[in-house]
Amino acid sequence: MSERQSSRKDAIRNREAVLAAADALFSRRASPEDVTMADVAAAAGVGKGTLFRAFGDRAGLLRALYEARLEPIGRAVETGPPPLGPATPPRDRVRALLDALLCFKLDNGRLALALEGSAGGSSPYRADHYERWHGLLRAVLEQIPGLADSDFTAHALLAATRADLVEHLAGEGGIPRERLREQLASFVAKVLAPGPRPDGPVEE
Amino acid sequence: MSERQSSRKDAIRNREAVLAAADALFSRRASPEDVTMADVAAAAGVGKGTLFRAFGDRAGLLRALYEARLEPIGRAVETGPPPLGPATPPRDRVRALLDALLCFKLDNGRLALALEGSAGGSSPYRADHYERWHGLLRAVLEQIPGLADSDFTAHALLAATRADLVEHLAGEGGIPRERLREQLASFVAKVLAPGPRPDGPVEE
DNA sequence: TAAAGATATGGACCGTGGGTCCGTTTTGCA
DNA sequence: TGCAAAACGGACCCACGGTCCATATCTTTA
Repeated sequence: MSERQSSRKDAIRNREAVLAAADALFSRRASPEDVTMADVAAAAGVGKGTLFRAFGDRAGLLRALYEARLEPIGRAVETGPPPLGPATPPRDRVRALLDALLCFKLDNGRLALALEGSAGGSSPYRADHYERWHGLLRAVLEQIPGLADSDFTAHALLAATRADLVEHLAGEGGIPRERLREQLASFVAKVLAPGPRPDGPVEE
Repeated sequence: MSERQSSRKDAIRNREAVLAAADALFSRRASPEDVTMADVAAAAGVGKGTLFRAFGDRAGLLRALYEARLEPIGRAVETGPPPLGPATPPRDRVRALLDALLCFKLDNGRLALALEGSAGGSSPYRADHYERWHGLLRAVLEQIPGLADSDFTAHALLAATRADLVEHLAGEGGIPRERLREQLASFVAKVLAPGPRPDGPVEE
């Protein structure tokens, strides 16, 4: 996808190979923890040194993978049609945003889990992608009149779509995808509901 | 506290020593990850073998510590006066429950972080203490008329008090304790607010 | 109180996995 | 075609969780 203008082409080729191999491994293996860096390197037909030079460390690899997968959604959010794009009324957009995030975690469970779990000391809250989503969500929340604490609210809403929770509910919990989406939607609706006056502007 | 009827008294003494040492270490050191099992053993004046026999593994030690600290709150919830005890009206009790949890994480940040982080493959959602809190919260939510999806709602509310989030907000975020409590309280209030209608439409 | 059996001890030891190092190979440029 | 610069790869390092077992300590019983 992104070429990084690193002059040499073998570097680029290897980077892609690693990305592809890692992607495959993470979706095949049951748990993220039993995909080792050595595994990835071997599967990509590359030495560990190469792998680590390209991505820095385990977290770096995960991050790269994650962002690559998340990128389409990111674009849809920034410059896309409703309900994700910027032309959507705030309430609906928040709903759509969180729904998209939920679906993403449902589809890329293992990977998201690996990333959030690979915290390795530093919380997942310092990650760039988290900051981006939080910032966006907060901005949208701020456009809803009468809704205070948008910063905290954004955090709390995002927390409801954390990978391990989603995995737990969909996996062991056995809650079907659509049911989960409904539940999240209705939770979000409650949070966004206008306090005193009963009206539900759900126009589109 | 709990003696475990393991006949021999040196075992009991050592167990306590380890608990105390670990407790001290986790609150002193910056990050939970740089408290190794060897450290704990050394600080307790005990061999690693002893440590592992007493607690099984790292997660076991963390769990034991966590439960010991959480126990007073647990008792206050089960058989205590309002606002935590069972005599409290549901809405207020939910609020109090989450507030207590938040305060607990604020006070025992490092430890909670260590526990939730020590997932090591299995999500924190399988832990006994999580199930207990979730079960309790769900039960209380169910007493609130017109509030659907109490299972999911309980999860989502608990997610708002996750240790790493709390740590992030209070630590790097620099949000003062009382402000955080207010924000959580107002978030909870929103979720529990009696809607204009018993439940919102879930369009898709 | 002494001996025997049961139980606990502790630290040497092991396997694993992330991350580094550096001699060798590939690439790009002139 | 020659020569740096850049990248390669896998041997190597080390920290850490966890195990093992010869030894020490407790408890029971006679």
